[in-house]
Amino acid sequence: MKVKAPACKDCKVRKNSLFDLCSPSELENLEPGKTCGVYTKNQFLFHEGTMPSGLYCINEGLVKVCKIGSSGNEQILRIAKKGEFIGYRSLLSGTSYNCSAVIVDKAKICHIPKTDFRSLMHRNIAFQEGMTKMLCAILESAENRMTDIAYKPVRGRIAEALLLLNEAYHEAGVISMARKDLAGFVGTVKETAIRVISDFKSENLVAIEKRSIRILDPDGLARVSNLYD
Amino acid sequence: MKVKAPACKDCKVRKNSLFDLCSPSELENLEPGKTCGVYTKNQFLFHEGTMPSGLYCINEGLVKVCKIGSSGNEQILRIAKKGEFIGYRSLLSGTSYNCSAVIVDKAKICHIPKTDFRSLMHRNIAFQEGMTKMLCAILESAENRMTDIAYKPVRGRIAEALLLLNEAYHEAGVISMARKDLAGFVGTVKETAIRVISDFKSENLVAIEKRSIRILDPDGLARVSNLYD
DNA sequence: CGGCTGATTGAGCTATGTCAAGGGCAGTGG
DNA sequence: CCACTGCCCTTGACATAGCTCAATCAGCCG
Repeated sequence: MKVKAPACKDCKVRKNSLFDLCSPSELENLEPGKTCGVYTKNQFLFHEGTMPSGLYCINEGLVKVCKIGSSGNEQILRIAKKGEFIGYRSLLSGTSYNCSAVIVDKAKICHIPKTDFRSLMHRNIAFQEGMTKMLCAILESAENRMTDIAYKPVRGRIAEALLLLNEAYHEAGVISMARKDLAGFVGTVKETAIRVISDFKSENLVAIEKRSIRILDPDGLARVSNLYD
Repeated sequence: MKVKAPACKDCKVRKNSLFDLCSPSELENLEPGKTCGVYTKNQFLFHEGTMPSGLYCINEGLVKVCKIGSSGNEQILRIAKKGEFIGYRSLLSGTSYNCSAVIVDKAKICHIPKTDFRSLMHRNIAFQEGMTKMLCAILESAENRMTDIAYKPVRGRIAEALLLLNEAYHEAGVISMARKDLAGFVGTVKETAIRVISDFKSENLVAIEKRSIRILDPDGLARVSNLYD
């Protein structure tokens, strides 16, 4: 559903985003082309294999960037939250999306057309360098996760993931994510994830509330995560 | 060991590298600061945690970019060959190396000081965009490998890796890589890698010559690799 | 109340990791 | 040139983390 887009210059998540590197007039230039949509849980923002039409910026909510692995398992590449961009990689490389973006929680997301993004990139060096640095950071985290998935046991990966998700769900105070998604995030299956979380519960590291997970002992989880490093 | 650096403009691997996007005069500008070294097997080009002093460009040989995972296992993030750059990510993000680079085969490698690289980036937009696209491509491959390691069985990953390495070892015609490295590349241990390769041998997919691996049936390997997709 | 979706638990299996031993090739020194 | 040494490859036996399949349970909605 389309809604009125908040002006970038007044946007409260701008300080979390690279748009903070832009001047007021540059932000003004984005307004005419910008659109904004409200999405519901499990809705696709875009599908693997399609071509990008522009850049998405999350105003509210959580989005999982994922792809389908062997035997249909879904691997979550990253979880993006408020202020973060989605879909820039294909945009920069000029290729089709190599992954899909799906709404985890109800979300409000702005869209900047490709041409506006391109011209901003050319005009504003700081923004362009910021994009590059972001790309580098994402690459670094992808490489770390690759090594983790290869050699770190599920127990450690789940502990790590919970701590990371705790930030994304900071406002709510609890992590309300489907077990299947949690499993996809650390590269395992639902049942294994459930068992590990259940272990954490009996060790008083977390509590289960309804279906949500509350972190009780971050240090303990960190210790579990680092046990295998 | 330092050796005389070949001039970039006459370099035979330039067409494989992003320097192909540079003008003759831009290449000339690199000459004064450029150095070139010959390295032997297992020598470190740089260590995880140190700061980059410039960009490396492979003139000859193979280099593994790797990091140490849980319980001391080495994960190979990528294998770089002739014409490819190494160490650009930390250079672009201004951070320390988050991985190490180690020579696989005897190699000859040029080094461009950070400042020269920076000024080239600013002066030549095509080169700068080329760097960005390269970063995107590396990120995409890292994400694919993450999903593979998470859900694709070792057998499929080794088949895939052999096909990929076959390109890197194209000249030699055989893949002469230590089993431990091969294992590190697909995220498993030496013994498992050996067993799978030994299976491939009995299925006539590969042949073992001395310690090297010769691909006999690329299509067969591709089928094995895709079996699990 | 019935049906649905997602969480949980159990039982059993298998791929893969671990540990240990042997074998062969390559380089070194006499 | 030969013997020595050490590294790497290879193989076997064994242990187990984590996957699969299947059944049950707990909310939730119409």
